[in-house]
Amino acid sequence: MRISYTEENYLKAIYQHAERGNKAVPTNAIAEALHTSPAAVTDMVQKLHEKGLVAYQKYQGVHISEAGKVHALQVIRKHLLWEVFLVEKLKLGWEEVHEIAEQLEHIQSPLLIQRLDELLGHPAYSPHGKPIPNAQGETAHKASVVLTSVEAGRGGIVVAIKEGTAQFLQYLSKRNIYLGAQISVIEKMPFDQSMDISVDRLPKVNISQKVSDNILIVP
Amino acid sequence: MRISYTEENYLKAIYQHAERGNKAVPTNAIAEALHTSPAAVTDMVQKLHEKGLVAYQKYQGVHISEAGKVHALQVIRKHLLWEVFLVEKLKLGWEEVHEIAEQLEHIQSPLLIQRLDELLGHPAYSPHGKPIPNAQGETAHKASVVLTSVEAGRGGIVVAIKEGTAQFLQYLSKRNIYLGAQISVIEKMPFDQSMDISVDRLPKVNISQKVSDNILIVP
DNA sequence: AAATATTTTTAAACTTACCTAAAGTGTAGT
DNA sequence: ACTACACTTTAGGTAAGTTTAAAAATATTT
Repeated sequence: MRISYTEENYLKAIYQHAERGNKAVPTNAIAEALHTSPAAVTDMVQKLHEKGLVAYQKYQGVHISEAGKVHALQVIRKHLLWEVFLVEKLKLGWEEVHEIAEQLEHIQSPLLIQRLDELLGHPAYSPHGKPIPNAQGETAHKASVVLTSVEAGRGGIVVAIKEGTAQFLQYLSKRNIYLGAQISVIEKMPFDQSMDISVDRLPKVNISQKVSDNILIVP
Repeated sequence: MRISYTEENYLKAIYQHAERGNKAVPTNAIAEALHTSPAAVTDMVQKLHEKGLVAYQKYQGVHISEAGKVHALQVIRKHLLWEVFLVEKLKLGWEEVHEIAEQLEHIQSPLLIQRLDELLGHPAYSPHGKPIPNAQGETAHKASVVLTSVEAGRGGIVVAIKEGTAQFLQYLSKRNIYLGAQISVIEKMPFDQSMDISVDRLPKVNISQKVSDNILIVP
């Protein structure tokens, strides 16, 4: 069964909406995500229902099917792998890559994606810290959180750095912070949102909110 | 002016047909190249004429305009750069890359292409030995020819190797043949189409037709 | 130069994906 | 239980790109 560029975008939007709160996805939510009209969404979800990619009943919203989920996850996988490529290999900025990946995610070639994955060393997280599903659509990895939101006494592993400027990366390396580093939050300073952290059990250092906002960890 | 995916394919087909023999391009030739019907071509070339991308008169075939040529060359540039990427970085086979590049050539992002070009070291030729237009659409480079077709006494610079198997590349390195090597054809053996050549003015070696068929040079 | 063959265009209609406007449905509040 | 109101669907229509079939123009053959 062939799934068009547009259908892929619908599946992705439906899957992503269903991710948080596994209720039925309302027509309007899809329309908003895709910047299209609710009427267009009704047309399309009926088509996707015919194809068995979603379950749809009038006025009851949409549920993604197993087949639909599998396909959506592959599109998401391609999107995230291309984002890693654009940042790591082409040195594009963290903010510039999303819309290019929106185009690249629709390129059809399983072999291409397999080789891209190898070239990048089978990355587990995108530059935005999102876990990348594997070729079977499994995301064994936990979702990442921004370091700023972590409570004192908790911690995790660094999986992504949002800002990729040379200055920031130098700053991080001075403080021994790198992808894979173990960070524990020791104390948070309420008045300026700075925090004391310990990296790899070394003596504590203080980092500003501007810094912790740009570090993503998994608990 | 926005030029659609489909329009780009028409422009490319028209440009490429016009390349050899700068006559008017017949409707049927375009239809055949794009695996579509002649009626669809008539519709589209009328639209492209409106947009000033081609010159078209009923029953008289199509001529590409300056503006059309500029756009076609950018699409071709993107296609060939992606082919280089697929072969050099993702180690895909020479034969596998064309149809993937057909999709990738439509990705819109000047910055992406600029960075890709840098990553690849500003390549002058595609893996198929086609000269790659620069960002201004200029192809300063001569078209390449297959070594088999070169006459005794003539020679040139190696710009592409068709077959990318490990065995073949090892064979070539044993005989000191590499991208950029200077090859002169000393003598051709008519009975088996093998040839004596000299690489970089070193003593002559004999290569079979199977080998010379896979080497492209520019005179 | 006429007759035939080929190429090209027109015409009508289909598909995909979208829109606006109008009508229908569901639900929350009284 | 009824009434608003928000949400959703239907209906009718547009645009891009395509198809088939028939008509028109050009080319080729005799």
